[in-house]
Amino acid sequence: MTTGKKPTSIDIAYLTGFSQATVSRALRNSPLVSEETRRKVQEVARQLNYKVDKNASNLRTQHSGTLALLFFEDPTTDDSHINPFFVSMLGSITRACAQRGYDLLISFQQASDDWHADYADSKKADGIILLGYGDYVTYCDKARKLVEQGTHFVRWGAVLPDQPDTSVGCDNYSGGRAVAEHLLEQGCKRIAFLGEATRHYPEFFERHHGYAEALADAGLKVDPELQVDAESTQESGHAAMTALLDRNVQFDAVFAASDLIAIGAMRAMDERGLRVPEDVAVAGFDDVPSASFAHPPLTTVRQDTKEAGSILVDNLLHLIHGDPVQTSILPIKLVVRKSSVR
Amino acid sequence: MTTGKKPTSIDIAYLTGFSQATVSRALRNSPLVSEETRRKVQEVARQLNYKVDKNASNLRTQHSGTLALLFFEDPTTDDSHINPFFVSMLGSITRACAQRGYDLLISFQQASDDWHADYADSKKADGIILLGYGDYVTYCDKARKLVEQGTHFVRWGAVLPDQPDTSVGCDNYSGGRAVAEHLLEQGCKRIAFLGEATRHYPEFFERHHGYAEALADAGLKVDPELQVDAESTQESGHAAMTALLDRNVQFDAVFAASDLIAIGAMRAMDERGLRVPEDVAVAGFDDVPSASFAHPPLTTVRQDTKEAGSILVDNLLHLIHGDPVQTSILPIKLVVRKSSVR
DNA sequence: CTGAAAGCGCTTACAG
DNA sequence: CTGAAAGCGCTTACAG
Repeated sequence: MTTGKKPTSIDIAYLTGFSQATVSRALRNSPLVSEETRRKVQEVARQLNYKVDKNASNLRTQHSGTLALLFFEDPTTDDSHINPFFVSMLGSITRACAQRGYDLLISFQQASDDWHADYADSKKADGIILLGYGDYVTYCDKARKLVEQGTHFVRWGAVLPDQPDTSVGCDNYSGGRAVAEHLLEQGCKRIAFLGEATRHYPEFFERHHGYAEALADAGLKVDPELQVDAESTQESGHAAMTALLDRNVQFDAVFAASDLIAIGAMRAMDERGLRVPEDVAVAGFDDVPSASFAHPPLTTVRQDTKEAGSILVDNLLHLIHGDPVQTSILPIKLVVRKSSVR
Repeated sequence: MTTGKKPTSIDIAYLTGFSQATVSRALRNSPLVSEETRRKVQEVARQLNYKVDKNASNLRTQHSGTLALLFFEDPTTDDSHINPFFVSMLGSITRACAQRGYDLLISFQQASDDWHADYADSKKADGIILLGYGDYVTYCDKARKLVEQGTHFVRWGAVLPDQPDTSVGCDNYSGGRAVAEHLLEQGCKRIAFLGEATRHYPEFFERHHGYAEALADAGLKVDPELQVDAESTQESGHAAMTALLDRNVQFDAVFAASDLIAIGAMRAMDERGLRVPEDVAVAGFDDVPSASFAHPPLTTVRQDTKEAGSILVDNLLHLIHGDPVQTSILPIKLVVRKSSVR
């Protein structure tokens, strides 16, 4: 470009001698345009480094070709400690969007605040993906409002019978069950559970549910003394384990509701001189990258984030296009490593 | 909303009895509008859940209130292994954008491909931030093209005398120097360097430069036998250390050009029965979250990602507004942990 | 196959 | 302080 202004389709029309309408058609590969015309127009467009003005075309077509990712985070975490599981999801969502020709807006939010979720209302995005929504009960009110407004959105998280929204989640129940069965097979009898297992955190709740039923099937009962609330951070896992040790109850295994909790708990045990897995077998959930680098490497449940990202985006696009969507539950896979093998 | 259509400023004009122009002014808090009018208009807007159509306002005002983050990654990495240093940068850039009222588009790119950098040309973004551009020499050609086109962009990376673009980087030279001086203080004499130190990777090159001058000042010479190329992944660090060990040269310390390289190298040493720091002192660069959780915890150089994100965004906004920008070099901080202390 | 025209929903001089 | 009008740069019926 020699001038400071960006070229428009009118410039190309002038240069090629066609009307602006024909230029527009040629650029969009409309079949209404002759091969020859298309060629000429596209050639000039290339020379000028012309790009269609998305604001104009979006305004005209009434869709933006963009999705928004609302990423909720714990207010206490700092920049450098974004939950690695969500990082992995972010990667797969970004890729899934790119493959489908959509751009991705991202926004970090505090789950407690009012969300900045007007990307759809302001037409910046055609739909929204929610990741890590915090307290489910609080979330539900907000979700209902979004549904009322006709906002298209999908959530990563537990799939529940009465949910107001569309979600994609992994099979948390089976994951919890698989972990507990594995620990039982290792000969563990007193399996602690670290994580808040209430309807406020339905993923953890379902994992706990699977764990509880596996224990029941083995003729064991769930001892409330062996459960400590924790949210998904190392710090919280460390604190939960410390609290558990201070209770002076016996346990031979720990099922942490997430890998971060497990890693924090292992650090706390290390500080108290407990050996993993000799004294206590440990398992987590998520299979974040650091699980395999933990000492010892951590047994965990893998969620297929690549598949998850694809399905989230596909489901959102279905919603946007008014097609039926089915809520999806993805299979999980138990990954056994040293932390739980005696 | 009872109808399926989103409300427009015309709907509000109709409901309030004002003209559409006045509605627009009232919504934008123009001082030209009376307090009373503003109140009425904004009240109706709230009731309708009206949001200004960004496509229309962006088209009219000719800017988008959006920045784009091009995130280059090694083609070999998978979703779950995004470089944690860049994750930290992503967090701080996202926050910096939000604070300044900008939205952020993100896009993952292969450094080798032609970039999808037309966010600015298509008016989807006012400017672009580049993170992890791969080979600097290859990058320069592309950067020059962007500059020619008048695209506003900033790069995170080395600040070099002849660079075509605007960048923000940390003081890699001082960082390398600080690490080497620290290792020398620990009594190390044969300090290996892991990382490709050429003009293709100027950050590593500068770190190596600081290291080399510190050695020279101590009367030691840089032994090429003690340098192995590596890119910033654990796998590459593992391979580089393996190659170094296969050379059968003596060394008592390793300066890895990044933490990921260091962590991979420590794993390789562990496999060969070498103890850190007793047999070999180790230091990395970046202070990624896993550096403090490594075994042993890793001595490294911290870059202030929070500050970096702010400055990147500020510099880009200056560029966009036509204000002068100065290329910024951020101070670094040596973080000494067990891996290097004997 | 092509062109003239309307219109997407705003913002902002211009006039009063 | 308010309104009528123009115009941002496209896409797409409509007419030929």
